[in-house]
This record gives sequence, C-alpha cells and structure tokens, in this order.
Amino acid sequence: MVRTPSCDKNGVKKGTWTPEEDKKLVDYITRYGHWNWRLLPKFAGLARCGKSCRLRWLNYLRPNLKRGNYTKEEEETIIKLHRHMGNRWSAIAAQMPGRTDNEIKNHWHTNLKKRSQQESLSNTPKDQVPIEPTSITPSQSFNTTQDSPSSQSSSNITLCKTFTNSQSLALEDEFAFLDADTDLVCGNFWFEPYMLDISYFPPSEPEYFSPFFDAQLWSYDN
DNA sequence: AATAGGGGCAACCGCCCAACA
DNA sequence: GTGTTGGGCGGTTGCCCCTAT
Repeated sequence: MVRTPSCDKNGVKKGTWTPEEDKKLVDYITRYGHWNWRLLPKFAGLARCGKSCRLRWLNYLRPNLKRGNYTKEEEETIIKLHRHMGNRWSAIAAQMPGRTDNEIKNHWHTNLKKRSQQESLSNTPKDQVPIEPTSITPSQSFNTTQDSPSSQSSSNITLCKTFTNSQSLALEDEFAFLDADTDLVCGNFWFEPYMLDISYFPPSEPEYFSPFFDAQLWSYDN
C-alpha cells in the first residue's frame, strides 16, 4: 500500500513512511532511545511530527513484533478479552505479546467482529434478545468524563465494584482470574496496559545523553 | 478486459490525563 | 489552583488490492 505523500502547512510530512524514514527512526531510537517524542524527529532528521514517529515505532518498527496472520488461539483470545474489556485495545494488546493495539483493533473490525456477532447470535436462545458483545464494557460503569478508565484514583473503585459484583459476567474460562484476583484487576492489569519499555532507554553513558542536552539548548533557543 | 465495490490496514485525528512549572 | 505540554488511546479516514460481475 502506498499512500500519497503529503505535507501540512508547517512542512510536516504525512502519509506512508518510506524505508529511508524507517531506517532513520530505527537508527536513532536504537542509539539514543525515545527520550522525547516531540523533539525526536528534529534530531533524527525526520520531517514528521512526534506523534507520527511514536506510532510508527510502537506499531511497526519496535523489535519482537509479530507480523502476519493470527493463529486460531490468538483470535479466540481477542474475542474473549473483548467480551470482558470492550474496546480497550491497549489492555487487550498487553495480554498478547508481539501484537499492537492498532493491529488488534484492525483485525477485530475486519474479521472478528462479524464472527463474534455470529457466535453470540448462534448461542442465543430464540426467546432471548441477543446482546451486543460491546454493549457492557468496564468503561461504561463510569459516570462522568473524569471517570474515564485511565482516571485511576476514583474510577478504580467503580471498576472493581463492577467486576467483583458482576457474577452475571461469563467468567467461566481461563479469564476467571480477572474475577478471582481483585488486586490484579484493580492494580496493574487494568491500568498499566504497557510494561515499561526500558529496552531502548539510553544507557547511562554521557555520549548517549548528548541529544538530551542538545534538546535543552534547542528548547531554550526557541 | 474493464470496472465497481468491498476488504484490509497504515496512518491520522482529536480527546483525555498526568506531570510539571 | 491554573495553564501548558507530552504521551497515550480509541475512533476514523483514506488509499491500494482483490474479487465479482
């Protein structure tokens, strides 16, 4: 797929990444780490916004990513996790090493959504109204915008109540641990979707920090 | 052989939150 | 307490490919 390259009014390039851009980004992060996404493209010699660099790195360039077809097991896992979590793709991705939230989200919308709906319909008795898999999600237990899932302090309690009291939720399979271990649910599992990525943090050698100090000078100059 | 339409997926957009000054 | 900034996330868009007609 080749998306037509374009630039916005600030000269920031948009569209498909070229192999040259990928190489620049990989080379830079491998050497210096992603110490600041906003400034990184300037130092890496890329005419991209920081968000674009971050997305490209996280979804396609970072190591240990699985590419290609999903296994049957992976698809089953996605369906089950989605049944419990709803559209919390980052949390789902955190349970699937090597897969990214964007990739899982795409795969869901293109393949698994229909399948999941068909399965739920086929499993529904005739006199029962089918329930859309995403109709009950953890996020919907929050009352206001400040109670979004990532608003940890107040919403953890609500979320925990939702799950510890939700005996009606089907937790019959290997995901029963979600219900059994409330510390897990209230702690790292739900609200720390990504493990801390320190694999590309710059080593504590002075030379590797030079971009950081350069960045400070740069920001003072601008 | 031509082409219309849907599928697949990379990338962007906009919002939210936490950290910090 | 308030404003700013960077990072993270889910939703959506847009373009190419494939297939049916």
